[in-house]
Amino acid sequence: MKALTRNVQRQLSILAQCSLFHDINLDTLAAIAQTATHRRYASGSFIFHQDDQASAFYVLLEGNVRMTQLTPEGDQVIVHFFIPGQGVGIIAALGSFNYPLSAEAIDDCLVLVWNRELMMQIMEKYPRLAINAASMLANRFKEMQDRFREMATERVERRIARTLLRLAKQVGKKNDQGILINMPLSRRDLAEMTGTTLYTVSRILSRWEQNKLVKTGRERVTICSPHGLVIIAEDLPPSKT
Amino acid sequence: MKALTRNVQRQLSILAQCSLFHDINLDTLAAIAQTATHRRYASGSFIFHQDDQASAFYVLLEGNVRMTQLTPEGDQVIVHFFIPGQGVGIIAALGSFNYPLSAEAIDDCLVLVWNRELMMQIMEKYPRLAINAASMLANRFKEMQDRFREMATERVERRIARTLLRLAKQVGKKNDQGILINMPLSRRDLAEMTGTTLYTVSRILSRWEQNKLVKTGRERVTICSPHGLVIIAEDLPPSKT
DNA sequence: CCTCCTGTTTGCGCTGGCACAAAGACAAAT
DNA sequence: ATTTGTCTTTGTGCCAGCGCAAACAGGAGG
Repeated sequence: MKALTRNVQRQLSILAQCSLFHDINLDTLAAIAQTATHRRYASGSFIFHQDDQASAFYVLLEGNVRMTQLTPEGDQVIVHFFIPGQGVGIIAALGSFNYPLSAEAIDDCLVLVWNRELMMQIMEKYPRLAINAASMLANRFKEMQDRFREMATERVERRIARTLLRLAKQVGKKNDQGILINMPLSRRDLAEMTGTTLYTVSRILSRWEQNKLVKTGRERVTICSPHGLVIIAEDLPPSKT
Repeated sequence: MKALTRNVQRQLSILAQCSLFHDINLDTLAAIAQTATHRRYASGSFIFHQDDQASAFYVLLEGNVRMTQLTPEGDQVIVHFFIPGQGVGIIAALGSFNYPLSAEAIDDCLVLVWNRELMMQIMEKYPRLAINAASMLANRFKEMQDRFREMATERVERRIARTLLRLAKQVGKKNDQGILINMPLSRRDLAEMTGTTLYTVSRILSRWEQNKLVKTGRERVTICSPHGLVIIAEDLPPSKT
């Protein structure tokens, strides 16, 4: 029983950090959390599939989730990575359309789940929550817009550099080599994130490896010179060192 | 006085159709509307500029607004067109960051303006409004995501076809020639919407004009064969007619 | 009427990045 | 140890679309 309580406390502290629950007092938060159910997803399993009806509202507590979208032609695009504390599927739930993409657990994940209607009622009761949801959405919207602009105006190499830097910020882990991007990340994944082909990604990473900017392995990337990548990402003149 | 009242009534009816105020009863709506101020913008003037602090919340009553974003390198991207009834700048206001883009009146426009803090208070009082804002945002997010995927996977010709069809749905006006896109729309505008160059747009439109799919003039496009464009946009096999 | 300004067309050369193919490398399974 | 499957690298050919330049067109304003 003690252990359970400690667990609950830990979860509450994660939730409190989650921007969805920003400025919501702990008692209210605990009440809201009690209305949710827990669910675990094994690595590789899907939380929901593209075109499913959006009927639930998820908050990720542990693990990483990848959002992918499949086009009618069969091309896949990776739209977003989630880390703990973020809300998954809230856009479709709020917009009340079917999920436009699939959410896949790339680690073992623990999530909190609310039924969609239930969450709507909670929001009516605690407007702060709705405002927070809107402002989370606004932030993700801005990020999406930036990526759109990148895609429209920048060449592949810069987009890959930017993507790696973004990932490093999210899930980077320092070690003696540099910053390891701490998740399985194949050339194909990178290609699907940046709108290019795995061939081009492979070539560019090889070139970077020769220039000592990165170290790569099977589904692993370590950034050795973040500064060098920033120079590419921002298209600065190469320094003379 | 009578005239004014009629005006107010007309505005209320526009607001009532606006999805931000969906499911809000008329009395409440009138109360909310009273807290706003009106403002007019002449064609070509800016409602706000990129990097301004987001301090207001706009709803467009009349006219069209174009959102543009300027990259550090000086490339311009057109992100969105607004038509009456839509909320302008609400994303930055909700996310409480500076406007990431500029909003330009391309006609003479009439807008309602709320101060940001005021709107936050109103939302605390009428949670339905916050939920609506979130769900509007969700819808625009989905649209942005679709455009992102297009940009990542589709070639220029399809993107232009899609963009024209989208515009036709928003501001299309039937006439004897076909569907006129009823706003000034240069080749450069189309290029900045689809992430290509005005040269490529010009070439593709010329080809389409030869094939009787469209009629073009200076800053004008009329779609003569929507079906033909759909075939290009969806990459269907060309019909044998 | 001419002039200026902005938008449009078109030719031409060039190249970034795609497509396909083939082979090597590593991990897990048997 | 071998197989099998996935991930990665690399070579080659090729073309969609870019960049530039030059000419043309139509509207606004003198």
